Amino acid sequence: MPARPTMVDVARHAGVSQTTVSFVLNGRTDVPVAPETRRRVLEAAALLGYRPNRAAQDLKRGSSSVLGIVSNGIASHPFAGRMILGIQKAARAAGYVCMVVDMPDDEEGRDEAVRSLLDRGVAGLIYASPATVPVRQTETGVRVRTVFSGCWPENGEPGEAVILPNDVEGGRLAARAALDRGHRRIAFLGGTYQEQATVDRERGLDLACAEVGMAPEDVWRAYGDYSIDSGYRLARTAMAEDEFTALICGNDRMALGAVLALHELHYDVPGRVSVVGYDDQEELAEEMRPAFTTVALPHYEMGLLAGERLTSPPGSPTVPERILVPCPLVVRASVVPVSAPS
Amino acid sequence: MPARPTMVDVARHAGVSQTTVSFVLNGRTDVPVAPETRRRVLEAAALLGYRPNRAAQDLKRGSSSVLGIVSNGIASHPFAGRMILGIQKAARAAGYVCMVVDMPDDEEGRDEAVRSLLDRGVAGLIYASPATVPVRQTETGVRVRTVFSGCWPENGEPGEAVILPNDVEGGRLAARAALDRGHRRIAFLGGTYQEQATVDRERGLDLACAEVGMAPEDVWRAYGDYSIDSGYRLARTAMAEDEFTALICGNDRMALGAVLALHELHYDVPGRVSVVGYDDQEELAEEMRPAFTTVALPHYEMGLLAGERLTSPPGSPTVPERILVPCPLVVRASVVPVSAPS
DNA sequence: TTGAAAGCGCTACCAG
DNA sequence: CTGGTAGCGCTTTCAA
Repeated sequence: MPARPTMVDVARHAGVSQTTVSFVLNGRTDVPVAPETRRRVLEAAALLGYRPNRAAQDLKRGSSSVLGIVSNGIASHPFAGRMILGIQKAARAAGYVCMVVDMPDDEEGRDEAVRSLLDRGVAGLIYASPATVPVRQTETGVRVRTVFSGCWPENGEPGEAVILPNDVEGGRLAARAALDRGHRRIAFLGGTYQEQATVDRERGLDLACAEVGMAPEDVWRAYGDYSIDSGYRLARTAMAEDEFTALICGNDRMALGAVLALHELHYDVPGRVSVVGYDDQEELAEEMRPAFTTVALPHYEMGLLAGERLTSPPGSPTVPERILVPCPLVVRASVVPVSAPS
Repeated sequence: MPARPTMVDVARHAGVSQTTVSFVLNGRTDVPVAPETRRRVLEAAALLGYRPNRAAQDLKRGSSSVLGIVSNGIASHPFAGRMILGIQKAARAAGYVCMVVDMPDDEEGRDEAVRSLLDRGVAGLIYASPATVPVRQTETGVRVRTVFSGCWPENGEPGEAVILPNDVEGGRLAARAALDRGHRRIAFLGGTYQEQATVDRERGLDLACAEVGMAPEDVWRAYGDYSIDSGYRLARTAMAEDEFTALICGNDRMALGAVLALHELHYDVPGRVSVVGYDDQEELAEEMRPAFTTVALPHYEMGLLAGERLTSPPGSPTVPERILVPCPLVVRASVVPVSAPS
């Protein structure tokens, strides 16, 4: 197995100087190269299977073709992958590649992780999080292009952009999914109390109520922690409280918990009680019985946006942008028109 | 925001040559340096916040401190993250960092993705997959250390190691979870027919049967596709067939589907029917009602092993190793002793 | 139209 | 003990 051929090898093979090889391979139009020479170079390169050493290119150019992703919980979250996939899509299109480090829990480890990225001279940093939370930004001491996807800096500048899901709108859509089908005895099984996502989605609920002329106070509310288990407990509590016909859940996992509880209580879903989820979680929402009517978290798009931002020329936008990505409603089977009161 | 200081800057500040700075900072013991000089260098480095440029180091050394991860479905799979986390853990410990590319579906895109990693001079390649499947290895033309985690090469050499979960043993454990609690009317709701994981887990089931003196043929069997939905359908079919007291499912998602079906059929879980899952899926198995008794897929450990392999000195093992990582049984609430026959 | 030469930031050899 | 010097593989003046 031979070592990788270098530009010098190609030059030697083509009988030209290394400089010329560089010109040809970089397709520089400002430097005229004789067609015959160009052909020879291309041929030699192809023959040897030459591929430029990106590390060397980057070093010389003083710029880099690597994006650094600082991930907050790449593990366990099925979403994290989708966001990284979006980033990669943009990266690949621009000839970039991604380095990923997971944010360790301790502050020191996290700073070190970010620095390890900087030490490799990444072109930019993306703080990526599947949950909408504040993150501590590492003081780098050097200017590096930064964008936040799914999170925002609790300290320091917000970089070039903060990309967040439009959870208010998503919450509104989730509520409307039930409201529009005639449901008025509604319980809101929120996620973790006072977390940004929870607050936003609940605000959307209030908006939706106002839109259909229902008093927001008439919605029963309780909070869990986005786990299946908390959905289960909250649903039991709710149904003991009143004969709700629709449960609006903090996320799909809580919706799943709610379904489990409803089954135990012998309520048919969606026949007797409709359930709306949130997240459109991969391998869950669509596969459920009944399949969840839910709101999709646009992680892929968020990642795409973040990646595009950092791979596009430094450009003009000096004022950090705050981008709210739409969360579309996905209508499936878990919400049906309210049945006539028995 | 100043540019990153280089070694020359440190040297100037300390009033020594750049060479000396290199010696000191690399802590080379073979080259004696006067304590006073060393102190001055260290001081200057600290003052300037100097950090070596890894890209330059790697270029010079001709070796690299980056691991390339070729991920098969980093998206959607909650596991992928755990495996990458394991790889990262090993990587960090050795001063490495990871570049991740997701394997595109088309062959061409995939080869290009792998090459883009090689172009950056990664120290090694890890083909990582959350599902036990064969992958097409890219012909690189150059020798690069490779290990497979959760997959194996369907073409070419198996690299240094192929790391797989011990699904036979896992399947055995899953079956024993039911068998040991007296269950004998058992249905096996397998995953995708003839997929490696399915085959192995079923083999484990046969082993377990033999151990407790039950005829393997006495276990009812059917296959789905590892989705919630298929678990649901298979469970309905099974229960229409016979009065099973335990359902051994292909994975936790199928187990979830089975629970849903059982609820609909008004069978109490686990009171009337026990359910055993597989995967110990994050945010699912533990949060379920009842929490799943399941078998843990050791993705983190597999990643760790893969990472350690590639960050350890080239070493001796020339013969590719086949490593089977144990899948421990996690006992929770979804399996209980069989109730006295009514 | 082509090539010699100077580095990017770093390591490592060898002379002093 | 310390520092000059030669590169790693590449881009980019500047001359020929």
